[in-house]
Amino acid sequence: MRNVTIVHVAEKARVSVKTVSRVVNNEPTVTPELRERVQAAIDQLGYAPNIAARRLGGSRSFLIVAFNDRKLTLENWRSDRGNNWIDRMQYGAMLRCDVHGYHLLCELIDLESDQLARRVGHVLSSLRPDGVILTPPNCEDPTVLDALKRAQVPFVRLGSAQAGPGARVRMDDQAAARQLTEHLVELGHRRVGFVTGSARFLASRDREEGYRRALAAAGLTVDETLLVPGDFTFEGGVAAAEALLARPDRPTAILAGNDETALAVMHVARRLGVAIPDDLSLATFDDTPSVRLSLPPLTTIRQPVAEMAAQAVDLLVAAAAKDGKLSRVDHLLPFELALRASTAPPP
Amino acid sequence: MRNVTIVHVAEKARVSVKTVSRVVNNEPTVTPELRERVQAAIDQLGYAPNIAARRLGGSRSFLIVAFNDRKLTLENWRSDRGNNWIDRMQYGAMLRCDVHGYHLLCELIDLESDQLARRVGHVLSSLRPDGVILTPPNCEDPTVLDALKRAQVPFVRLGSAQAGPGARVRMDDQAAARQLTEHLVELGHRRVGFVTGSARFLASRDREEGYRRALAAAGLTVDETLLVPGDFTFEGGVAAAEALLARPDRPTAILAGNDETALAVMHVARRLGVAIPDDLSLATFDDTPSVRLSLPPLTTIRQPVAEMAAQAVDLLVAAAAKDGKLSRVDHLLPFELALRASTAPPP
DNA sequence: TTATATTTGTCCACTTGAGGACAAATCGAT
DNA sequence: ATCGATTTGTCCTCAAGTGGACAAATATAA
Repeated sequence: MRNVTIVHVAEKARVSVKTVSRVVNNEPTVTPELRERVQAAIDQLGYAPNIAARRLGGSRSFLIVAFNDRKLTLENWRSDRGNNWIDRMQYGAMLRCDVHGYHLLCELIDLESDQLARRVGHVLSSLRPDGVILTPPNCEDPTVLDALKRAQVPFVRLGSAQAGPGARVRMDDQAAARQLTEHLVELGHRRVGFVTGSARFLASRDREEGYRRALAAAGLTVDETLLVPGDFTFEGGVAAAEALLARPDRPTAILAGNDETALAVMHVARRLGVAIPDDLSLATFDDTPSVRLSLPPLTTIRQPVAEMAAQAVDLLVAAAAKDGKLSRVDHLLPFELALRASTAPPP
Repeated sequence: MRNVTIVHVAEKARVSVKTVSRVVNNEPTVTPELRERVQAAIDQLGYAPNIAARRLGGSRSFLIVAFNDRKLTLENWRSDRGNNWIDRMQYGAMLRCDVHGYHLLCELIDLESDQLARRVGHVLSSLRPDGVILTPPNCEDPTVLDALKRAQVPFVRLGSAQAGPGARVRMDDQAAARQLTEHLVELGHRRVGFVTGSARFLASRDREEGYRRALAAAGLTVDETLLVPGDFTFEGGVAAAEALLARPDRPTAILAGNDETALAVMHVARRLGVAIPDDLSLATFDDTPSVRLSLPPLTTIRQPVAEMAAQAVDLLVAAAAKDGKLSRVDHLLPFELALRASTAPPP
């Protein structure tokens, strides 16, 4: 099959190449009849503009690159601990790219490689994408961010709790924690413990603030001794859970900083003979497969990762269509509360 | 930062553009000294050839497209039943693409869409990739295969048990079944049941053949009544398991056609009070997360998906480097036997 | 009818490399 | 020094579009 080019379309529709280009690029100065005629020719020939030529001649490449972390990608299917972040991001981004006539290129990078800057630079320089999407933990890596700035390519950081360059799309951690806490309060819990996340992550502070506000809104005073610092690891979670559950006045519900922490709490609870949810309600953040499959499955907050990626694509495409400049926005998206068997009224 | 082009490199290395091109494309007629000088200039400038220009002028695009099934992708992270095929494929393909200086583009397609042929055609026509990778179930879809043939793009079908056009890379199902069966025989089992897979899939036949050969090799005669047809569904597995486990001379071990079937066998065994692995050993194929997390975790065959994808990339790149023609090969790859707690000596 | 606005076409430059033909330079061996 | 082989350079075309300037054609309004 010979390659169908814009010239063939022009001949078939009996218009100039320029007009076909105008139709393809949705320029407004084309009458509906002509547009229709050209579109018909395009459809009949199955024409799709060559992206390489478009990139070379024009100012857009119709490509978006997503940089994913190599290790995380591997863990995603090797262990059961992955939270499917990357899959969900990709899914959302791909669907949206499709709508815009864009294509998504996924590239793995290794944050620990000494070739990191070079690798990122090469990818950008050879593909010249219209935009880049960064997933955690890449979105906070200074080397990566620096390479992107140098290449002057617009980028969106997904799910990053840190302020910084580029646009940002994430969920509202504070509101999530608040809603989770409210759920427990509504069930009748009055003593709600909180194994906080690592203080290094800003999201942890947001979550703590949400927890406090929910209690305050319910007219409950915050018992500071029920706030135990965790660090997102299983070990940290175990220590924190022991501190909370060994008390004679132990809480009737616990909020865990993340799923890993929650699994640690479950572990300790089982050891101490504390039944979930009969003796203790447990809620957490992230919704990894592990907490869907655990016994009981855990009530948790699900991040709208696919939706976040879709918005990122929209932002980048809009910027490319305009002047290639991406305004420094910070989108907050609503999350989803997954109610499962781990939360119930207090004993 | 100005775009670095081949001209800049040529100037810096004080050679002609042609020579830089020769170095970049690894042509043999360049002396080592000169090659080194050019490479130094490339490194210092951080030059990477513009892929669009390369595509337009030359005969290669340095792009490989992977068509994944939309539904499967979604299920992969929505439910826990996904077998991570797509993730593993992508990981293996990406790493290999990186080595060859290629880039991987993942595209979702919907086999049930009436726009399927058009969509595939558009992607191929606008990207003009050097090759395509198909994952199940796309690799057996006639519409997709037809569109690929029309575009005359080389493609590799991964994990397809069906003969057909294009190259094929898969695992040896027969050897896998054989090894799984041998494992059970070595544990001392003499009565090994087999809930076969759906007869519509050639892989099922291969697996059955492997099972027979293993028994024959061990000097055991095959009891045909221990071969019960399954259909890869949970319901089919339940019926088959009931047939096998209700017998007074029930087998001491069961081979399940796939993980879904295995979970069904577990379900029935638990209901009947048959303990695994004490009363019954259970082994299966696919290694989905579900069977890693089940109680007990199941002995299973893990397909070398990442490795398969890597080989697919190698094949496509080699074809592109040569004449763009892909020989119709059929690679069989070794699999991995994951021994877990579900198999033990007979009671 | 003329003036004005809008749509469409013409023409050309430009993008960044590949690839081929062939000349020029360099090298080594006789 | 001469021949032949190898390496490097010159020069040109080509890929398939975009984008801009501007002219021509057409439609609309005064």
